[in-house]
Amino acid sequence: MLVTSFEEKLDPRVKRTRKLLTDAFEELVQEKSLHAITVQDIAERATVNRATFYAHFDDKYALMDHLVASSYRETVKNKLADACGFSHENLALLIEATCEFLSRYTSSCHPSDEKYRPLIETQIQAQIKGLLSRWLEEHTNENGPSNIDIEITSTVYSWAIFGAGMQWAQHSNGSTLEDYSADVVSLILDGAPVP
Amino acid sequence: MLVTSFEEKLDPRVKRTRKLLTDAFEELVQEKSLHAITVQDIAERATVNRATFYAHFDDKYALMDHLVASSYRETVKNKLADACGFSHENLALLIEATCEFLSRYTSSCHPSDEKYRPLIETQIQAQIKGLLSRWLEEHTNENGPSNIDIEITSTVYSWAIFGAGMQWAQHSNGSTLEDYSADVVSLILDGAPVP
DNA sequence: ACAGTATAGCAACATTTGTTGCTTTGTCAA
DNA sequence: TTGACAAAGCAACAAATGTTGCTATACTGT
Repeated sequence: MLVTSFEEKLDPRVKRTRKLLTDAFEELVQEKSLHAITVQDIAERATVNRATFYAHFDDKYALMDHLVASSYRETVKNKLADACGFSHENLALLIEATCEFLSRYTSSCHPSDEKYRPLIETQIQAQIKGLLSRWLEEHTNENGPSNIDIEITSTVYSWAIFGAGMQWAQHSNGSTLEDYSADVVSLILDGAPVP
Repeated sequence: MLVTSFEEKLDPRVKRTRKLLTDAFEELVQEKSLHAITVQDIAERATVNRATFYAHFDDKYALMDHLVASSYRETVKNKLADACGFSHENLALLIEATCEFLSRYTSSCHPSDEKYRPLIETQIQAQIKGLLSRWLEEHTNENGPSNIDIEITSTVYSWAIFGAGMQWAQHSNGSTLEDYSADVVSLILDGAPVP
């Protein structure tokens, strides 16, 4: 049910089954909307018994969630490489990565799936929060504890960044991504434009 | 399918059916988890044909969404009354309203429904954004256009506020709601604690 | 009051879902 | 190598879903 996120030593059978399932699913997603895809479809295409599907994922959304999560993780890892620390630059990079990812995801998403997107997307916010937490922890170690709780800060900022990404993905205005992320960073770090 | 949000003059039959459905649903929600509730249940309890349910809502989540949306609208209306304008005070009120609402909602929510919460909750962000937009528009009229797009500002802030509410609802720390909202407001308006 | 129209009820349908008990097969370690 | 164990296959299930074509009923404006 819970797909172990670390690639632990895994029974080769489950490895094989999961690969079959995810491969089949990725194929299907290219072909039709998530809404139109059934667990039947996936199992059939994967040549895996349907009951076995349920041994690995709760439903198709869980599978989608898993794929999106690891894909985003990958995107962030590439863009941020070793970047680690709470700074304008890193925030900008993180925002850009998020915008790019959500943009790609949105355009690969059939309109009929609109309704169920939050189900898959909100875990991205959780990842952002994790990242920010680590950055802030480190930052705190250097400069002494900040006056506002790290928990609150990372939560609020992660949602803000996630939201900025969603906004970009859905109505990317004329501006460049760099300008956009700069605006967002300044909005977040420097505060309100009209306080 | 789309439940008209304004109480337009509606065919009394439609009104009746919707009331029957929502009443039945509200009863059921008290009794078991959303996950465990079926469309069958709802239709049966409402003494409405199941096919008729589908003429009004896509699925049980759409119904839940509808109820949560109007409930939140109500909450905000009460708390903010005529408050209208982009200010520290109003932001604080909005945040408190959101925290209270999400807190109530969370505690009334069976743990087995965790997975599907984003489906219902994210439309709250949309409401917040609408509110902020109006506030900022008005503010702009007074003080000339701000340097950062209202669209971006309202989006980012609305997600930030929504996130703050979620955080409060799930791990309400020891502090009072007033302190919490003050922290969040200052985080949002005054910028990063460690810039 | 009535005719036209919109909505609800009803019954039936093919499908999908989620789960179960049991069997078979693959894996790992002693 | 073999024996214990974990995972996958299989078949069958009751139940829920989403949709359809048709009938009956309630509303609306003229």
